[in-house]
Amino acid sequence: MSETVYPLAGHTPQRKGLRDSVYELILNMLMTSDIAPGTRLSIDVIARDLKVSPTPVREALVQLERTGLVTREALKGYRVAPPIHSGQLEALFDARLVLECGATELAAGHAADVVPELDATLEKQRELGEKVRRAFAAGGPAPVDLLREYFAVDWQFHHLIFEGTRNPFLLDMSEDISIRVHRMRQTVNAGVTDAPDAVIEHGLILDALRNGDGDAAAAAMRDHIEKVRERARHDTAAR
Amino acid sequence: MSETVYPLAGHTPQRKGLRDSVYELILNMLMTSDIAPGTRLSIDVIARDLKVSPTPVREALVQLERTGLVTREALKGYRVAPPIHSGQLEALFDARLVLECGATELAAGHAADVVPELDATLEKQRELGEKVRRAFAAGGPAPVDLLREYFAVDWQFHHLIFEGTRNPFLLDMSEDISIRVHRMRQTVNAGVTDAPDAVIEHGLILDALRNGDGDAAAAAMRDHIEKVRERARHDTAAR
DNA sequence: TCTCCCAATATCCTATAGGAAAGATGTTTG
DNA sequence: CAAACATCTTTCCTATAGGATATTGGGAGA
Repeated sequence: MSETVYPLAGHTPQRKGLRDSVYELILNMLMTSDIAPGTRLSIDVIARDLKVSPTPVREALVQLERTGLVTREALKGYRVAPPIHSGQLEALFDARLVLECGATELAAGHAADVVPELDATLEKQRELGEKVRRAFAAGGPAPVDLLREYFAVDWQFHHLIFEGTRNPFLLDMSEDISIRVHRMRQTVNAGVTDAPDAVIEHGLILDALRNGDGDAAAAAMRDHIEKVRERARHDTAAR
Repeated sequence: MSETVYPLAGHTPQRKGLRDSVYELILNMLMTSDIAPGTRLSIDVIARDLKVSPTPVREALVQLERTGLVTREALKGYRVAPPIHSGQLEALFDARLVLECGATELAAGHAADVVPELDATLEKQRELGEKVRRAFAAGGPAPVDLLREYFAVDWQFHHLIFEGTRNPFLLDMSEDISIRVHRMRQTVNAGVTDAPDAVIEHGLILDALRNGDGDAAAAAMRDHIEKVRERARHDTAAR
C-alpha cells in the first residue's frame, strides 16, 4: 500500500494518562516501603514531589481509597490505613476460603490451559524457597529483596488459579484480596519459614488439577489456606 | 449550663463533601433511568448541570469506573459501560454461586442475629410480590416504581446474608456484585414473573438458617441461584 | 463518486489561585 | 499552675484559565 512501514506493531503507547502513573507510583510506595499507618498523605506534598498537579494525585487517591490501602476523612485528608488487626485477620482468611476454593473448582474446568503455567510458577517458587531457606540457615540479615520475590511468586500461584477461572468478576475480586493479603504479610511478617510447607501444599493442589478433579483441588486449596491460617495464628500469638 | 439550647441533636451535618453527593447523584441516575450504553459522560456538562466544578465530578467518575458502571479511555473521556452480554452473564452467576454460597454458610454461624431481619424482609417481599402479580394480572402498563421496590427487597435478602457473615471483606465484594446484578436485570429485564418462585426459594434458605444448618442453607442458596440462572437463560433465549 | 487531507470545534488534562476548615501554638485569665 | 481563648499555619476543597488532544465536517484531488 504505502511505502511507510510501521515498526511499532505491538508497541501501543498504552496511553494511560498521568493518573494511572501516579496511582502505580503511590501503590508501589505503599507496598514496598514500610510506611507507618496513620501517616498523612498530603495531596499537595505528593504533587510537588512528583512534579505534577494535584488533580491526578486526587484521582489516584480516590482509586486507592477503594482498595482499602488509604482512608479518607472528609475535609481532613487522606491517611495510610491502619494495619489489619487479629479480628480482621480471621475474617480475611474466611473470605479467602470462600473465594479461592470456589475459584479452584471453576479453574479445574480449564485445567489443560492452567496446569503448564502453574507448573512453571511452582518450579520457580521451589527454587526461591530453597534460596530463602539457605539464606536463613546462614543466619545473615533478612534478604528483603529475595523475600519480596518469593512472596510475589507465592501469590502468583493463587493469581493464576483466578485467571484460570476465565471469570472477570472473580478476577476483579482477587485483586482486592491480593492487596489485603499483602498488607497482612506486613503485620504478621512471618510466613517465611514455611516456604517448604507452602511448596508442598501448592503441589497437592496442582496434582489434583492435573487430574482434572475439581472437588479434590478445592479441598486441597481449603487445606492449604487453613494451614496458612494456623501458621499465621501461631505467629501473632508468638509476637 | 448555658442559656443556648441546641435543637440539632441528631442533625449531624454529615460532612461528606461534594464528591460523595455527586457520586450518589450519578449512581442514582445510572441505576434508575435507562441510559443507553456508550453515551458520553462529559465532565464539564455534568459539572454545569450540577452547578459544581469539574473536580468533584472527576472524583465521582473515578469511583464509578471502579464499579464497572462507566468506562474510561484516556484523553477520550468517560462513557456508560456496555451492557452485560451472555458470556459475562454465565460468569456472573458463577461468581454469585461462589460468593453467596460461601457467605450463606458463614452467616449460619450468626443465625440467631440474622433470622429475624431475614424474616421481616421475606415477609415484605411476599407482599410486594403479590402486588406485582396482581398488577401484571390486571394487564396494565409495567409499574416501574413497584418493580423497583420489589427488586430492592429481593436483593436486600441476599445483602442481609452478606451482612450476617460479619465479614467486612465479603461485604465489600457484595457491593460490587450488587451493582452488576442490577445491571444484569436491565439487560435481562425479566425476573418479574418469577416472584412467587423467588419467595419460595428464599423461604427454603431461611428455613435452613433457622435450623442452624449451614450446609443445607448453602445448598438451598445454590439451588436458588441456579434456578435464577435458568430463568435468566430462558429470558435471553426468548428475547 | 470516492478518498485523503486539513481545519475547526469540543473535550479532556493540567496548572494556578482563592476561600474554608482543622490542628497547633502562644497568650491570657481565674 | 491549669484551662480556655485567640491567632496562625497548614491543608483540603472548589473554581477558573490555558494548553493539548480527539473527533467531526468540509473541500480538493484522483
